[in-house]
Amino acid sequence: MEDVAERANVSRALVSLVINGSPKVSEQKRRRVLEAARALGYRPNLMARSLAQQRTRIIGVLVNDLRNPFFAEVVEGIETAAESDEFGIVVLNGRRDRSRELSAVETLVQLQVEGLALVGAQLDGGDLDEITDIVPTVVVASDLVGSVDHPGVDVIVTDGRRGAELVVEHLAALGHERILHIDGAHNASAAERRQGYRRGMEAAGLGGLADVRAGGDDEAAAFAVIDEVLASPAPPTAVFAFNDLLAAGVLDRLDDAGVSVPADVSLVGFDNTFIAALHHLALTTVNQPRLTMGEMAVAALLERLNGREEPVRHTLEPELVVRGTTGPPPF
Amino acid sequence: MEDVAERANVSRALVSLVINGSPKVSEQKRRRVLEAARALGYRPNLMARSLAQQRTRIIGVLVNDLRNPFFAEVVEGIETAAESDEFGIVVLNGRRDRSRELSAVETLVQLQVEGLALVGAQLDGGDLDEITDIVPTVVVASDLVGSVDHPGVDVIVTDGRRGAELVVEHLAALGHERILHIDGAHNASAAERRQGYRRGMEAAGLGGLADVRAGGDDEAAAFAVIDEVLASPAPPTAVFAFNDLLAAGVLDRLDDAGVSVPADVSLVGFDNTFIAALHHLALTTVNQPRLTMGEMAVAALLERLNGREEPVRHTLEPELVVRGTTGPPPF
DNA sequence: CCCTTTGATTAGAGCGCTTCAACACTTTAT
DNA sequence: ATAAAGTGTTGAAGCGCTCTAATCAAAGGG
Repeated sequence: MEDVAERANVSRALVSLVINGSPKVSEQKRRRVLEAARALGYRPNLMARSLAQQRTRIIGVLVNDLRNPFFAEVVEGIETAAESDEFGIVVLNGRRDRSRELSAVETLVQLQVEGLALVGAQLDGGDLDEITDIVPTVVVASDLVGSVDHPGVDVIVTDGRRGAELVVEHLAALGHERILHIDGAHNASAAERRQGYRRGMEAAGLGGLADVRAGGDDEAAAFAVIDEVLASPAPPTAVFAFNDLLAAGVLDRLDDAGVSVPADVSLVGFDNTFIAALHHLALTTVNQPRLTMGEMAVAALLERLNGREEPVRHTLEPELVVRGTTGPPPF
Repeated sequence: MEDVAERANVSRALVSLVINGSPKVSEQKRRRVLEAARALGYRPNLMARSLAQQRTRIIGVLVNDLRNPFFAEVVEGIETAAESDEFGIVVLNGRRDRSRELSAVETLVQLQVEGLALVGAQLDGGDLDEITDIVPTVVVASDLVGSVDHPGVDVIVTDGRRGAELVVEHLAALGHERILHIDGAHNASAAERRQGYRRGMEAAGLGGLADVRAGGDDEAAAFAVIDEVLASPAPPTAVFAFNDLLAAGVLDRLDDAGVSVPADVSLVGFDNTFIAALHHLALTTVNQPRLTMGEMAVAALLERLNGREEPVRHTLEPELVVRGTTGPPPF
């Protein structure tokens, strides 16, 4: 910057003004500075700028698992929204590991991000205690255990309970009774969907048949469970999986076992990722408005930055998408 | 930091030493400082630190499309490797848009990243002219047009030409002759695979039947092409798609049209993403060692940082993965 | 013709940290 | 006892930028 100033015969301060597009610079000098900058290949140092300006215009994003297309799309929503508000984003990947999530959050805070979006994070309220009064935080696509105590956290979720209920209603209406739920284990939104499933079963008069087994969040987690239930005396006629990835794993395993879907067993996923839409899977699933969620997350953060104090919680409506993996039970 | 120093009755310099784990600090003061830091909830400012230290320990990653699981996995490879070398990564998403890629690179450079990994980027040599002598750059999973001129750029690729040849060989061996290639359009690795396809066709004595049509990099791009070729007088008996996502789109469209795979038409993808492995698709495809690619990318950058001057190019071997979407042509 | 106003430019302090040279002690060698 | 060497600690400069307040130049008003 020094060099640019010298070459253009102006002060460093003026270079700064030009770079930041201040209106109070004469056309002549502006041109001189820009030319000098180009000639020298000058690039402002973002670190120095942020330090001096005491702001970064960066939103930190922590995402549970980048390989899951669902999260990737939420992140795209966030990025799009942030971009239009002149914010950048820094994405860190928790890779389904809570301790990594914790250190990622720490890194983001130290990076001085102005807002924190936790996408599908497994962290709980306690983990965020100190964080939230340093930086506005929004939890997206997963609910925070103990968020009740957290006036500093906004939440953007699809109503997982309702989504699960929709699934059970649909299956029950088709005549299914032994409906198994393979849950998301430690996954943050698992509890909610589990609860919805249970309520749905109760409501359908199938409370006694409710059966929840520990799954996970990807295909592999499904295998053991499927092997187990297929060997049981009264295997389920329908399976409701925690998410599409898990459902895909279930589908594979059922296939291996020669069980046909939906003739023998019906199957439902969650998230409505593009995988579910593939004709060869044609997975019945529950849609979450990913892009909208991302946008709302950014909006919530910006409101906080503009002074809002009270927490906000947006619960979006899930939508059942019926495709080819659900049908009436056999005989 | 000032506050911490005061509370611990030491100088700011000493606090810095403690935070950075310097060995030449007495146990007593170290404890005092750490306690003061904890009590005050002190968090070092990464921006300030980087500025003072003149290094960031950050590798910038530009990725073509986060929604494509292939890229997501390469990024995971990069992240893992970077982590073990005490580097952080910042991921920016080009979203299949070249101008966005360009500005993302600019952002990363201004962020003072110490290395730049371009994953599947569409940028060409010219775009990187200024960049490469500022920051070590490695191009991953796509080849740089005009990289010959770029002694500042390392390249980590799977041999796309060879991969495409393997595909054609496989299909030709099954008896196919009218093999269509739907390419990746502007996608960076498209040219190479196209070339491999052409060579493969020549080698199989099918040069006259070579047919390449412009595709893209996701499902949607496939639709128009499929409609078109199905309506032609002599439709292909095999389709080789640029990547798995595209292949999935082809599969869907063939399905719509009542064409069965592989009985009527054989289909091959590229990348061997988890999608291809789903039993209901069982897509024959070409594997690329994603994690390895990510790791090698980081290794290349570190070598540069350690003074290597000559460019390096690692070409990994692709591997044909035969699944259920390929078989002999009809009659 | 001097004083005020307006507009363009600049000096310099400060952002939160690191680091080097200097300093105050201890310890060891002589 | 004293010099030399080693430990632990600190003051202060500096990283590349921004931004306030001060300065300067030109223009307008009386």
